[in-house]
Amino acid sequence: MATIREVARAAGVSTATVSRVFSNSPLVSADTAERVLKSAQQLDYWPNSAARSLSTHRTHTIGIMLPDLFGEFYSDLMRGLDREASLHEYQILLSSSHSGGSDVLAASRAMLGRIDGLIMLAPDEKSIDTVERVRRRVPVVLLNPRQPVEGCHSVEVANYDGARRVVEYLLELGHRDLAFVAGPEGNVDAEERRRGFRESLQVAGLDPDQALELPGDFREIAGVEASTVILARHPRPTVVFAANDAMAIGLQSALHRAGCRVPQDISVVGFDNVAMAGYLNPPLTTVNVDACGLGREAVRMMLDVLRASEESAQIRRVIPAALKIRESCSAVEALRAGHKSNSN
Amino acid sequence: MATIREVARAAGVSTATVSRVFSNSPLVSADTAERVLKSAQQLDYWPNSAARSLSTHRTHTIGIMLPDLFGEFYSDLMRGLDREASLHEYQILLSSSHSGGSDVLAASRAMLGRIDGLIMLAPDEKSIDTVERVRRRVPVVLLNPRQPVEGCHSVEVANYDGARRVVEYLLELGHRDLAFVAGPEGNVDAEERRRGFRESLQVAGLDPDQALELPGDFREIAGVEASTVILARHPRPTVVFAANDAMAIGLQSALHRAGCRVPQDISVVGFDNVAMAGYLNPPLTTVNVDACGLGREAVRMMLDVLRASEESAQIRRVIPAALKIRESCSAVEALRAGHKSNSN
DNA sequence: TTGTACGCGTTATCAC
DNA sequence: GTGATAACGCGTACAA
Repeated sequence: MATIREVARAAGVSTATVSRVFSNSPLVSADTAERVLKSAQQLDYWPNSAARSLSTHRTHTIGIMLPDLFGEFYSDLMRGLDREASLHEYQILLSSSHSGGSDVLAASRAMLGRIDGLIMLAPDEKSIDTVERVRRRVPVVLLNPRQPVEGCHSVEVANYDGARRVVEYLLELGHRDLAFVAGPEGNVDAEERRRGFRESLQVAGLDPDQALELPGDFREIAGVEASTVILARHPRPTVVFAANDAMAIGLQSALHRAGCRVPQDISVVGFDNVAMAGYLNPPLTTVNVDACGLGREAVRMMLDVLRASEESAQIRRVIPAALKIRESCSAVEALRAGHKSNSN
Repeated sequence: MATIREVARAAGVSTATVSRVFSNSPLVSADTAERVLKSAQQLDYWPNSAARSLSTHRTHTIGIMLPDLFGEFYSDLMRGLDREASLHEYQILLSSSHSGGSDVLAASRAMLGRIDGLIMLAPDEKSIDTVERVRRRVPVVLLNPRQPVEGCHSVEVANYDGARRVVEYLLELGHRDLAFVAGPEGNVDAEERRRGFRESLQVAGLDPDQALELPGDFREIAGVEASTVILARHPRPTVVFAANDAMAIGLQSALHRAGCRVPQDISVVGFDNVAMAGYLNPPLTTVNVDACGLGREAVRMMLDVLRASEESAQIRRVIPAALKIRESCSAVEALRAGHKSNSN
């Protein structure tokens, strides 16, 4: 409520001096500083950040733009972004839940003048020109971009690699008849994981089109639904690779209910390594995705850009995705033996 | 980059007119509007929000201040806040991961001038005077406050009620020897749930101090650790009430590993009803906490306050917490029978 | 070391 | 309908 002028008058100094005090400028004597601080406290004064940033062209705020995500990936990502930002005393202006397209443009325009840079997740094709427009005003860091954008740095999760590692592992275990539960269409992570799945089969001399591929949306229920198809299938696939852990969990639960044992009767793999994955029964073999690290890196990259005086070359950083082997997959021979004793 | 002045010059009008066009004022003729819009597009102009809010005293932004939370509660809460905010075209200025105390004061000061109102979670005692200070400048809505604060509305989860319902249900099932895995100290939700647990026992004529109470921190591993104590205990409690689902999950997993069946040998209850709770083995009986609804209500309340011309009476809204009965609890007689046949 | 005065980009109040 | 111009609250050359 009180402005810098009132404080200045109360302390018997100029507004410039008050401003200096609140910017920790060394160009002010100790006792004037004290006097100013005292008046400020009495008036319950604190600088208005909006006015400040209008004048300095600095907001100390990073804009974050996300699509509508659910579950642990979202919270881990946000935690990474948030922690690193507040560690450096930056604030976060968040705009998620947008559906892409003109939405994104409007939202980023509303951020204009209120952010120093923008971190953005998964622009679909339509969002790309929005990105390029935003990029003319503030630096942009892309998360898991579908394709590189001129002048934007990016941080990515090695979805494709992770999926390839899963399939290689399964092939080593002797599996040849794999099923895949896909993620939502249009989702980059989902598509990259699917691509990894298919190309690994191809490389191994198997026909990806022969593999059973079920639709999914990254939610538990999709795994449940997939289970009925899988159980009905003859011959039954020896392993199911779910494009994320949530679906793997739904799947495992449904298989268990149907009396189908994991991994004795069928193997299951997930993707993400959510906190609960290790506590399932059996503990889930999956791919570790460091969503928190993804966010952290994005913020670091942004801060580097903001600190840098000149524009640096486009940087692309990849967060590795390592296989996390637990107990939900068995070798196919063990599985066959299990089948026999089961159908006995 | 281009300012309102440049657009005005290019279009041959005054800045006032440009401003009117971008505020959708009816006081401007169709063809001047068109001319302005064309010039704006050519110059790639868009109003600077910081300058705008300096002048209007409106930011169209809600500040959100959270402690360092983990897991699904956080992501659900954020989703609720975010969705409702963007539904009304409000942005969110987020500052979480703070540890309380002077931190909170600094963070809220940094928001000053950039938010229309502040939604804040779980101020500890120390944060209270910060809240009261912020409250003089912008409206404040409290989430799960430890105690009401003069002039602040609040939205709360019925933690206490939920815990009481759990215990009442367990008593009905015949349980008399209950164990409790607590949440982190200083956490309001944790404390309210614990209070509900203890008072329910008291009301039923049981001594709360006789009940086994184990420490926890809301993470899966705490449930695992609790399991060893519980399994070693003689006589063994017939049911374990974990203060949240994550710990219940760790607990159930560890019990299973130890060869202890749920609910035949021991019953388990959680709190939160996370997405996975229904897919556990056995599906977890828990309390449904609508974190998303909590966030939604908080934003609605804030928007109401912002729309209202006068200050309304202090409103306190409670989000109910309903028991969600699944399969992880059995009647104590069944349990005894199970024990016998087990130790046979 | 301190003060004066202008600029940051916009809206709001008048007058025309 | 439209245009000057004074706020809005602060930072910062420049002068003193």
